[in-house]
Amino acid sequence: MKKKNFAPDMPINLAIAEDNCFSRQAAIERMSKFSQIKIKHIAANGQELVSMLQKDSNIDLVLMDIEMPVMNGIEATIEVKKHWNHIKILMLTMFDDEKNLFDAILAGASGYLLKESNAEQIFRAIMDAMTGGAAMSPAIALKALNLIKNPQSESKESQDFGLSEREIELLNQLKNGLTYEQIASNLFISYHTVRKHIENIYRKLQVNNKVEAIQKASSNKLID
Amino acid sequence: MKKKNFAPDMPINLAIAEDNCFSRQAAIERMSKFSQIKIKHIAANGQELVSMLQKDSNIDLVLMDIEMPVMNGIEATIEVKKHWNHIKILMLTMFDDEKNLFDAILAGASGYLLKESNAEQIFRAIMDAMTGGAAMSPAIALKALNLIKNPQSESKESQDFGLSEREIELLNQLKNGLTYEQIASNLFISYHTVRKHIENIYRKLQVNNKVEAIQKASSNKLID
DNA sequence: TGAAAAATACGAAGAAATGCGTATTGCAAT
DNA sequence: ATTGCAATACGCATTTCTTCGTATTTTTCA
Repeated sequence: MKKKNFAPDMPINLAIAEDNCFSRQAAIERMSKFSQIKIKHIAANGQELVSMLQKDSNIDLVLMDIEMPVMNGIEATIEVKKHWNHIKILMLTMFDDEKNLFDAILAGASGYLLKESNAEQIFRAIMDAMTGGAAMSPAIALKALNLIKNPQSESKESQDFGLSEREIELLNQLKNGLTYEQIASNLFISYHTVRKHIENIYRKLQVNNKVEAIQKASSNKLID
Repeated sequence: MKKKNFAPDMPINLAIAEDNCFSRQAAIERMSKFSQIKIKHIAANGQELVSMLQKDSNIDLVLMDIEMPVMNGIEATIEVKKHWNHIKILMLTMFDDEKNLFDAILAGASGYLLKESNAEQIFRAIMDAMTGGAAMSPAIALKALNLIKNPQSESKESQDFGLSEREIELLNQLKNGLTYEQIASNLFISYHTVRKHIENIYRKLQVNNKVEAIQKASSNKLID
C-alpha cells in the first residue's frame, strides 16, 4: 500500500453532494468554519457532482449524501472512484442501514457518518480519511463489525438484463480474452455473427467495450 | 438488537488487562482522570482477569491488551463473553494487524484502539461502547473495511510477476474499462506512456490484451 | 398460423489497441 | 562512477474492436 504524503498545511479541496438544500446549506456553513478546508464544488446529486469533477477533478474529498435523486451516493461513489481514484469519499446518511453501509464500503467509501454528527466530528473524519484512515460513527462501526461477523450472502440483487443463453456463452468466451476470430472458431459461427452478438450484449448491458461488459456481467453473476 | 439502558450518571466499572507494567500504570493513570470511571480490576493477563471476574463480575467494560502471556486478549475475550456476555471489551493493541482484528471481532470485541490513542479518545470509545456503539481508530477502521471488501480467503499462492506500483495503478485503471486516452488523463501522463506501461505489463504477465491482463492480475490478487 | 425474438451473416468506416523501435530522465544499487 | 531499472515520451504499421447499416433463417410463443 502506498504511503500518502498528505501535507497538513495544504488546504483540503472539498466537494459536497447533497440534494436537500437545507442540509446542503448547513454542511457548507459547518465546513466553512475550518480554515484548512476549501469548498470547491457543491452538487445537488451524483450526476451533477460527476459533471463538476469532469471540469475540475482537483478535489481531495467528497462529502456524499446517500439518498439523492437522479444518481444516488452509492452510484456516484462508484463513478467517482472509477475515474478519480485519488478522491476520498465520506458518506453521510440519516440512517444506519446495513445494506447501504455494505454497498458504500464496496463502492470504496473511506468513511461513513451519521448526519447528526457535529462539525468537529465531520472535520476529524475528513482528516482521518486524508491521512489514510477511515472514520465511522460508533453506531455505524457496530454494523460494520456485524458485517464482518456475519458476511453478506447475497448483497445486491443482480439483474439479468434480458441476456439470452447464447449471449452468456459469448460473454464466457470474452472473459477468456479471446479475439472475435477465435470465438467464432470456438462456437462454429462466423466472425460477423460474433460481432453482432457482442453488439447486442453491449446494448443490453449498456456498455461500450469488452472489459466493461465482463465486469458488469461478473458483478451481476451472469458469468463467474 | 436489544436497546441498552445505560444511565449516564452511573459510574462505569472498569477492568484493565495488560501485561506490561508500564503500559498498565499509564492506563490506570489516564483513566483515573475521569470521574465517571471506577477501576475495579487490574490484571496482568487473561487468566488473571477471568479469575477476578469469577470473584466479582460486576464489570461494565474491559480494556484488553491483545499481546499477553498465559492467556492472550483474544482468548480472554472469548472466555469473558462466554460467561459474562454483558461485559464490553475494548481491544488495545500496538499493531493494526488484520488477522488479530478479525479474530477480535469474531470473539466479540466492541471496539479496537491503537495504544497510541490518548486518554480522551479511549474515554470516548468507552462511552461509545457503553451506549451500544463501537469505536475504532481510523487505521483500524480501514482494515475493517478491507475485511468487509475482501472476505478472508487465503487460497492459492499468488505471484507478483515483478510488477511495479505504477503498473498496478495502470491495471486498476484498465479494470474499469477505460481507454488509453482516459487513463492518460486520469494519471496525468501522456497517451504514449500509458501504452508503454501496458506493453510492459503485458510482457511481465505474458498476455496480449486488456482482458487477459485483468484476469491474470485479478486471480493473483494484484488487483481486486 | 402469424408475429416477435433470437441467431445467423455481411460490409464500410472510424476508433482503439497492440507490437516494435527509439529515447530521455531520475533514482537506486553495486 | 557505472549499471540497471522505472517512468516518462513519441512514431509507424498493423490488428482488433466498435458502431452503424442491412438482411435471411430459425425458433418461440401467443
